[in-house]
Amino acid sequence: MDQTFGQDSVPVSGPLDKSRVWDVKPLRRLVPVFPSAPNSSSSSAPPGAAPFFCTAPFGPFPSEVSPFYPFSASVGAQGQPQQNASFGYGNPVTAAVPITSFRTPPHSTAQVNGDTGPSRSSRGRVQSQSQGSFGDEDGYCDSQNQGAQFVSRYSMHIADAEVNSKGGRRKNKPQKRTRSGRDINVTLPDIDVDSIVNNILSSYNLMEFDTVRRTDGDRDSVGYILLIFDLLRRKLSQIEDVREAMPGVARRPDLRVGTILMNKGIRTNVKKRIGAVPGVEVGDIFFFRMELCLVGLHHPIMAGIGYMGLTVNLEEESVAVSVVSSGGYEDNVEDGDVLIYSGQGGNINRKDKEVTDQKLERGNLALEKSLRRGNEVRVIRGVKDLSTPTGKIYVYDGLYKIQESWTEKGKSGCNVFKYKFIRVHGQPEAFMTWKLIQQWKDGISLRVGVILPDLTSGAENIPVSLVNDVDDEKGPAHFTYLASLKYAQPVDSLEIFGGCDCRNGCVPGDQICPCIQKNAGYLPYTSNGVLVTQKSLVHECGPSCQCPPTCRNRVSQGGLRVHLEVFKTKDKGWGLRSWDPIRAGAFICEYAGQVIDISKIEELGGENVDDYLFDATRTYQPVEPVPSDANGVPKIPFPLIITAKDVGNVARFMNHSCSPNVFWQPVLRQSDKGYDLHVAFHAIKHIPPMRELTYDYGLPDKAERKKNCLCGSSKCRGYFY
DNA sequence: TTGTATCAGGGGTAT
DNA sequence: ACCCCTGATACAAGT
Repeated sequence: MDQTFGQDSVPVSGPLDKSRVWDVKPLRRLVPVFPSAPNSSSSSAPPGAAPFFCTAPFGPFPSEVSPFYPFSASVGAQGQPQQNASFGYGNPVTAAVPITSFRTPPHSTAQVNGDTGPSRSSRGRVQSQSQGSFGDEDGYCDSQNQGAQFVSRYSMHIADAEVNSKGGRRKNKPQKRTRSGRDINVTLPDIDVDSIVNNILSSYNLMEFDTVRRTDGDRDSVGYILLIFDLLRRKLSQIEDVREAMPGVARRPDLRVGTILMNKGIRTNVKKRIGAVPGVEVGDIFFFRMELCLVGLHHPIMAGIGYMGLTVNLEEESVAVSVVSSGGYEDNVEDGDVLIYSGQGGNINRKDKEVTDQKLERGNLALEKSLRRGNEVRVIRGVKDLSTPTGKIYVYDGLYKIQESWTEKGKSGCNVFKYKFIRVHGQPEAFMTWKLIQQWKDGISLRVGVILPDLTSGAENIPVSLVNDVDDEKGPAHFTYLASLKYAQPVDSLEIFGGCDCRNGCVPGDQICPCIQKNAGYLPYTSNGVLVTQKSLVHECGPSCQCPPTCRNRVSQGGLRVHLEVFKTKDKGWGLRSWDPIRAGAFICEYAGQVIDISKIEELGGENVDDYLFDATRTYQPVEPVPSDANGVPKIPFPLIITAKDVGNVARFMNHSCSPNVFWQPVLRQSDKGYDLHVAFHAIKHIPPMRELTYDYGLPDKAERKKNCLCGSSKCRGYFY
């Protein structure tokens, strides 16, 4: 990571005049770099500057909208299933089945499991199925689901599902037996996690990983696996939201999906190894232990110490290969390059057992051997993060060596092993960057190179820093900050849409809510505001809905959620990155600016190129993993084109990359007056702090001026538009 | 929930 | 008698 922090950091403080416009330089293009403007001082506003313009995130919405061609609300219905389970942009994914049709034909589960070889979980299911009378759900039933209460709830869900699935097949479960042996006539919903997963996986042509990649990963395969994992996990969460604790749906989707992928061999670096893991880079972040497992960074699913047997001179011994320091024990993590790691065992973390001295066995023994042997050990540091449900993010902090070990009395008074880990030199900063950012936020240390602490002057709910620690350029060229999209005229709506009536916010599973119905029956976002899957169109609640701004179906209207900074890149002008980690699917920002007519572009043509165009009508490369039948055509209700040349938000600084980490999602907000189509940016994968945010600018229909691409990706096309 | 250690038993081979 | 492999089982474990 680029960690050049200059010396001339003078924090700009105090309230900024909102009418001020600073003369800064736009460099969204990669090449060529603009020459410096003469009066490029960020702190002095030129006289007669345009007034600062800002719209509140929730409206009022413009009453005038441009007359694009009428949009029929049935885009999804007439075209591909909207709920395609793919991140691939605009891929129709015919093989990806809409969520409402994820239904298992009777006995297909056995088939599926048979394909993938025996495994503990699948064996259990097959067995329970072969018992006959209960059908395949029983493998997942637990006692709590057998009461009459649940029965009635299920029936409700089924009725709802029926409405929603438009004739999708469903099995009838003739009988369900209660614990007391009483038989109840009940129709169970047949949500089968395995078939959901299989449907999605087959749409990717990815039922299994080839052996080579399973043994040794690379960047692509690691990315692939993590993408699939989180996509499936979000999908399961989405279903679980609607059908609480029902059989067949995991209460811990992460474990459930992890198990399935492990059994299917959709994992990599399966063989344990000492040292670096191919495809995983220092600084990579993870949100679940399962992810560490799937990419081969740390094999134990729970335990903190990973070790392997090593035979040297006919003598076999266990050596440690990886440790996770996540706060379960009393580790010392104060120093960024040193880690005092506690040994395992001794019932330190068990409430039901008496604390004892730790023994020199298992992981402790392996660490001891690694100390003697001097082998490198991978260190994954757990970082507190309140924005995640688990409250933890795992940061891969690279290789360490164990310098010494000792025992000491822990808080409980029993002996605890301690191991002193020293970070191997010459690795990119990872955990250190996190500590640094925390210090910037706490005001303990100053971010070097800050030109403006908040270039939005309060237009956003979170400040956006303007930073240059590369050279002495004082900022991008003048523009007016606007937090949202500005329509010149309303887009006429043929359909009268009064909005929903969910006064406390739209609730998953509410089959009456028209907004949820428009999204094929499911809220498009998970409970923490993460987009479940890329869709041809997301229908958000609009101005005429009764739900509050905090409604789960208004994610893109809620403004920024992470602390962004506009920074000067080494060779691509200005760029955008985040101080906060961003998880896959999370909303980042929308593309603000002025909506313009398509004819405007043609006028521009030739010389007067607008470098701040967002053109939704371009052809976009599908986001990886590439589904087999992607055609790259987005499904939007009208040809949206936005210019952020004079007026825009942080999104105008996002550079192009041929291997992007951000994608855009069309979002429709509807009212009785008309339509507002917005462009929302979401993370493709987990993005560590300070990594540049990029998206694919797409390919225009007509030849426009090409620019040389400097994204540096192995898949770089060499140019972009 | 999984990974790991441990043990019992079967089958093969060497002494 | 011994080794190696396999399956069963118990149990620990920084979810």
